[in-house]
Amino acid sequence: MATRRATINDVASLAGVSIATASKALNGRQDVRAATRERVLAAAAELSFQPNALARGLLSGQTRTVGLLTSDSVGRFGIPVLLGAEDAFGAGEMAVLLCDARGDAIREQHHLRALLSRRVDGLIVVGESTNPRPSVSKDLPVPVVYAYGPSEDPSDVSFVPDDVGAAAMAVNHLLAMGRRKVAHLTGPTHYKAARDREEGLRLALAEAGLAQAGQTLSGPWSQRWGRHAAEMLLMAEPHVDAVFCGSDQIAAGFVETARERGRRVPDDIAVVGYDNWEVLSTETRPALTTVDMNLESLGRTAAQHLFAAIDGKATPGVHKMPCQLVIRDSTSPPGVS
Amino acid sequence: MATRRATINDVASLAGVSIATASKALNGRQDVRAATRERVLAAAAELSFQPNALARGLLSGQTRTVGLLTSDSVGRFGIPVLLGAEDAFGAGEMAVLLCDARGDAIREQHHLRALLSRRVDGLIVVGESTNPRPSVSKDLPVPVVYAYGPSEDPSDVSFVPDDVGAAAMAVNHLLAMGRRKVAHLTGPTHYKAARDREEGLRLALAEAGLAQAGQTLSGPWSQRWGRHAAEMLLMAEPHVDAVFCGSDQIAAGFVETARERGRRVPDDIAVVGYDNWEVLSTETRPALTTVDMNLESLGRTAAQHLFAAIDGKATPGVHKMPCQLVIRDSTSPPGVS
DNA sequence: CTCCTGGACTTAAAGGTTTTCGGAAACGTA
DNA sequence: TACGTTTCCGAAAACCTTTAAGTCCAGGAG
Repeated sequence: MATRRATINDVASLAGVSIATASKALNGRQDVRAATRERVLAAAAELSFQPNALARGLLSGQTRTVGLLTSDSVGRFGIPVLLGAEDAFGAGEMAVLLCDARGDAIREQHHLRALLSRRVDGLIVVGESTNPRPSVSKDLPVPVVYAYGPSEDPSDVSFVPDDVGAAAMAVNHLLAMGRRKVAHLTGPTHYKAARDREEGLRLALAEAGLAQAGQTLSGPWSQRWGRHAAEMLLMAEPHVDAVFCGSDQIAAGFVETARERGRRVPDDIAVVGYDNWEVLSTETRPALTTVDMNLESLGRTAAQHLFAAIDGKATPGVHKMPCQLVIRDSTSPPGVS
Repeated sequence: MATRRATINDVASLAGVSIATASKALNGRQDVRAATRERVLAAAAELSFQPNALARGLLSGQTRTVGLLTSDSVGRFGIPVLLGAEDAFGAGEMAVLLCDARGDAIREQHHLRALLSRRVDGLIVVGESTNPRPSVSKDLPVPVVYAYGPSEDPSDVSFVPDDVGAAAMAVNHLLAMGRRKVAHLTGPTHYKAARDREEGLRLALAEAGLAQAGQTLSGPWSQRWGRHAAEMLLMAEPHVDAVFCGSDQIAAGFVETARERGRRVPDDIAVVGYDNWEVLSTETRPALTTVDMNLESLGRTAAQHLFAAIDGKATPGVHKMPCQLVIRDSTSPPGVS
């Protein structure tokens, strides 16, 4: 713990060669006799030599490090994206510098400067919601990729879940199960996610030539709101046979209240949630059919794209990543799933 | 994006001074005339100069960067610890290199080497459970602090939640509410957390001269097990008036089944959970009284301790961090909370 | 006038690594 | 012997910043 770390100089002296030769031997380059290479490698092992990445980066201009800037990692959605990205980078021998701006713009600027000063090779910005956010990439000397929350600037590179397509897929599944009166409970309309999911519902119903059962009910993304909305919906539209919910929390609340009101799920009413938050979706009774946004995969893809952008060229624009419908008991008769 | 980044050399030329003077001006040191300093600062702003942290680190031997090594960040417990640590470091102008070993020992070694090669000033190791884990700090040239999951080596520095104390606090709360027949449902006994919490229960009951109601029931940390255990408990010990659960998931399952069996919570049976996982603890009906391990604060404390260890001296040993009892409706009569 | 002091600035070294280029030795050919 | 080629190795520059040491000059004291 106290001893100075070994440098390539120490290795070279111990092996009895120059530092140039030591470097070549350690990096597996030509122009070194096999016996000499062996001696150098032995010396390096003896001293447990670790090349100094700072010196290397200073010379090459590449740090093999990327910055991960999150606006609000407390949120449930940023974490899986972050893990996916970390996974992709780890596999590529890259290191990840994590910064959490906590939703504060000046803290974000501060972190940005710190990352640039550390000469990161690239940057991933993870949003807290799918609402577009101000671009950070004006005149930055490194490529930037946005994940989950896209940049407002369409010439930036962004990866977002395909909420519209996923919602349409969920509703089509309900229609395929023979349902015809589909209602919609969702979150606040100032969330683009809520608007997109409603849009997907609208498209799917229009294609099938059906009308929505009642009005879309918007409220907080909470189980409590799901229960409350259930009361309102069952009162206003007693004959509804399917409900598409904008989140698993809302769906869990709906299922609970529907059961208390004597409606059987899925026999009387089929329910689809959103997010596949497993503590809710697998523990409600019946377990929820729900949309999984594949966030970890989204993070991985964003990271891989950042690789590409660092090497050569990026493909700008907003890339919509496909989601996946996880079918459980809340839409299929028990025993079928 | 394409232009080479400005160095202090460029700043110096533009300001018409030597690089030494530029350096002194930028770092606010003495021996620079006010007018000269102003000229240098203007030049730096003009070129949007950012000092190269690599060169600085190479010279000073301090990178102002720490490694955060997590065994399994998918887990629910690592995340808050990580966030707390990131928070503390961010405030101190430190940067955090995030590595996720995904429970794989050789991947952990790999990350460890990468971090050392990047010359981190210190290391935080975040465990996936409170079970002691193999030490990583044998002959490491930097200080290491373990958070959540302690090191097996007692001469290392570890920060863990005080599960024994918290469990005793929870049980004392039940006793203070007049309960006398306290049962215990918890997770698998190969988790130290489960054993510690049972130990806390035992101590509190012994101090009050009471016997536990029935045997401790161990099973998975799941809501499903909570429901199943509830059936068993209510059959075996019909007169139980309080249940201390080893997790909120188990508590949520218990509450659900107890209500279906016609027991009122908290009137007939008071319930305490563990973890304060809000999606469960605030959404069960009634909302759960539960133990909050203050994980974010634990992470922050670990980070601050790492600071201290980097500067001067560390205080080795396992530090037990206090938890907090969050009192909600499941232990107090409705309307009181 | 000389000497000293201190302020303002510059020179040069150091930190660890990679890479380019040149040098030396060994060997084969004329 | 003279010369060209191959193989292996070393010297030195470069990356960017900080800092110790040195230079130069003006002004004050004697």
